[in-house]
Amino acid sequence: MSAPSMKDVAAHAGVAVGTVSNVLNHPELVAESTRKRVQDAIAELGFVRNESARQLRGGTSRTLAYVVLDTRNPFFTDVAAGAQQVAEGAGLAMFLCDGGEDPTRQARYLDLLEQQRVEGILITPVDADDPRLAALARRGTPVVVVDRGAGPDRCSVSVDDVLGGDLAASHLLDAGHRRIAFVGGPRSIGQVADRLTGAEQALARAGAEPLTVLETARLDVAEGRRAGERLAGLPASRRPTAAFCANDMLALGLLQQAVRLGLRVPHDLAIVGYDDIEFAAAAAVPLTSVAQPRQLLGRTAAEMLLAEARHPKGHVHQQRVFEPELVVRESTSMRRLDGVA
Amino acid sequence: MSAPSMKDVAAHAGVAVGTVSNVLNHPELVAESTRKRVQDAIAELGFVRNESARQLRGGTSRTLAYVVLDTRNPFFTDVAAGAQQVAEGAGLAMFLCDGGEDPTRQARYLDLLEQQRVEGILITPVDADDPRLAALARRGTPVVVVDRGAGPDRCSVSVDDVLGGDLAASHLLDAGHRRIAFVGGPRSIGQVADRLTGAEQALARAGAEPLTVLETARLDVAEGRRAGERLAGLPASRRPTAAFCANDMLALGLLQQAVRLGLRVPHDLAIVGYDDIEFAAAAAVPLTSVAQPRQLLGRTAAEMLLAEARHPKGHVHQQRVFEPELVVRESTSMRRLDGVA
DNA sequence: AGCCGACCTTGGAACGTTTCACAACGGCCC
DNA sequence: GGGCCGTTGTGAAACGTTCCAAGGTCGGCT
Repeated sequence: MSAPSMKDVAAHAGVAVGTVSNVLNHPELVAESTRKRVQDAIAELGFVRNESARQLRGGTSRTLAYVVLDTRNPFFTDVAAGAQQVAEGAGLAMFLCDGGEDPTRQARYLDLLEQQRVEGILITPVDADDPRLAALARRGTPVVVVDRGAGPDRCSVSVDDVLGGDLAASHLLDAGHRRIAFVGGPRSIGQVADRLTGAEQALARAGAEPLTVLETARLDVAEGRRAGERLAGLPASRRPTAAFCANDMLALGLLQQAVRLGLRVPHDLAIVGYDDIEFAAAAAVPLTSVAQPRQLLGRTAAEMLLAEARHPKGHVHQQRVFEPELVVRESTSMRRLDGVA
Repeated sequence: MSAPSMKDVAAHAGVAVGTVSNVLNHPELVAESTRKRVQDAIAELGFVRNESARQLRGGTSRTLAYVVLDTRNPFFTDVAAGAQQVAEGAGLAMFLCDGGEDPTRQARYLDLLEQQRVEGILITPVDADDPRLAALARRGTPVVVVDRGAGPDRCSVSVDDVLGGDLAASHLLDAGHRRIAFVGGPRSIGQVADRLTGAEQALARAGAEPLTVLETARLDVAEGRRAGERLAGLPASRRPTAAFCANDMLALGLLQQAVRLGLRVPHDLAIVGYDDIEFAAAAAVPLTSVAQPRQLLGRTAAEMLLAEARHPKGHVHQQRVFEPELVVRESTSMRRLDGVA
């Protein structure tokens, strides 16, 4: 009735369970004929190893997980692809867990993963100061924070978001913009806060008027559209002439809605996004964006995680920080937008 | 040294292990004072339940997995979001596994998941006839095939891809196109084959000349760009005037490259995509696409999986098929493309 | 006083593996 | 014929839970 176990296989093949185990794990110790008999029994009964028992006894899971901020943001799936590549090379399976920008859900995943005794966890946290992260590390599950900097007691791989925000805002200032909006939120998400800080710092340096902040509830396309509506609703005299969005999802939504409501991009509204996801270049007006080395981010994070998992003693936590790069496209360039190339 | 177990907690609190277990699973059976003592011990030692042992004893994992064709295709993450919603409602965690359009990788995930004894598996298979799927079901792990139809011995939730292909091609024929290209591949992926079949059937019905098939190695943006290059390289006299792409990733790549190489869309080349991902509407030229009820697909699949997992006996496999819907946008509409609204 | 039930706690079996010390066997050499 | 060796196979312990039958204590009822 229930799934056959090694005991059943052993009985069926007329050997001891230990022998079945050997066939599976150390076939060279088993005589040809016996091995064959056991393998036939396995096939016949449809025996499938019970990983729980295995892990319970062996103590290792050959699995790692990446808890993502939001799987629907292509940026993260690109990072994940990089990480997966490394995991695969090391013979580990990687599970993706969608935190959905929800702290509760993310916390549930962390608890579950720790209970499952995964080899390690990659995470882009909603809240980088979640005490759970420290607790995990203390209790022995290696953790690497991805796309956020971390303190000295944790590994992290990130891109300088303050610099990114600065780059974006400086670019807009250079193009002559003075009334600039920031679209993004919630601020509790570290990336959002940093990018905003960077932009503010650039404006302050230039002595420009402060940012108009349009705070969003999430970082998705729908929220971007909503922001577009709000901007388009303002009288032209008070409307910002440029918007810097905390990510490309927002920027694409904003762009779409702004165009729909009659604003010309970049004439009436210049737009800078963040992440330079693949779709940014293919947008209605190709999007200027702050690019991050996505796959490299994932690969590096996974490598660091593996290093820590393999040699926990004497491991020294590293905080790698990469530099973002501004990619300028039509959404901010003042070339004429009618008369397509 | 190693992670503390219930035994350690019990010793520390001066009770039996059974009591610790009760505190965790049936707190109402334990006296207030004892409960407190045990909880303190748990906190002090940093005890974390070992899920493997738990599962070994209890036989259930409270976990399900969705093995996706490619996490970088937003279509699938949308489907996943729908499924996750249902799983969460049922108190199950869902892991996402990225098959990366690679049969080997997908097979590895399936093996692992079966060994982990997950409650059930949602899968968008690279190869719908993989004998592994039948084996899984036979051995007791419920499987629901997502975005592919399946035979009567399996549950599936899909959208009629032949119809979708037909819709797309008919739309192009109606607009007067006669030389039409199909961009997509590899054909071993069922969705690709079906959409092509649908298109061919529409052309045959109209007595039009057969499709020019540009076969791609993958279903991503880069391959779309490559196809754009090939199309743009053809002399105008022989170049198709419209292209139907097997998905939106290809379509967006194709669109981007075609425009870059000087083709006007839809004037010189009309484009229809498939999936109607969120980014399709925000594209350089908003993309006509065949929409599928993504979230509904995911929700339905998860519901069917749960139903089967809960009541395996007498379960009757269902094959739900939804209807796709054509969403017409500028990439095929013959309104002038210069003079933006 | 004796008994009962309510309430709480205990101890051990069972889950399916892996590992390891050891037994069985045959052959070979002295 | 005894000692040894190498090759195969065995059986039981251990991993950390959950579940359950049974035991203990206490207060109240007859």
